[in-house]
Amino acid sequence: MSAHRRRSHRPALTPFARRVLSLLKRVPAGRVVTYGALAALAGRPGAARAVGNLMRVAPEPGLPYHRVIAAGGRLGGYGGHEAMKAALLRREGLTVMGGRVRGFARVRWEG
DNA sequence: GAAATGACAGAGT
DNA sequence: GACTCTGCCATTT
Repeated sequence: MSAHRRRSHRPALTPFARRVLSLLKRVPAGRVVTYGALAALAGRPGAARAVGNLMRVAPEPGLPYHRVIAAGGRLGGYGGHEAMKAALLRREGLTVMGGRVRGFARVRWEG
């Protein structure tokens, strides 16, 4: 196999990563989705942690990474800037208190 | 290819 | 309800 397609010097996304990112694009403002749910929707239930890693790397710009939160409505991480994550979510109309998204069950994106 | 990594989840204290 | 511990997974080293 030769080195065709030398479009970029960046590594290509894995199929799993592409599925997750593709799903994330569909999460509307004012709604949130959990790491675990994204993993499951991507066809890899149980890979919540792997999704977290992907969010940490955030390969593709312009995606609503702040809408991905932890189970039970907990905020989860944001590269050490959780306050910013909360601010972004509030800007979209959500209420964040004590590291939790209020009414999580009602704003959660199901796919 | 084994070991390490970490924006998780769930059960147990 | 806050904390701790254990299991899980894709990716990277």
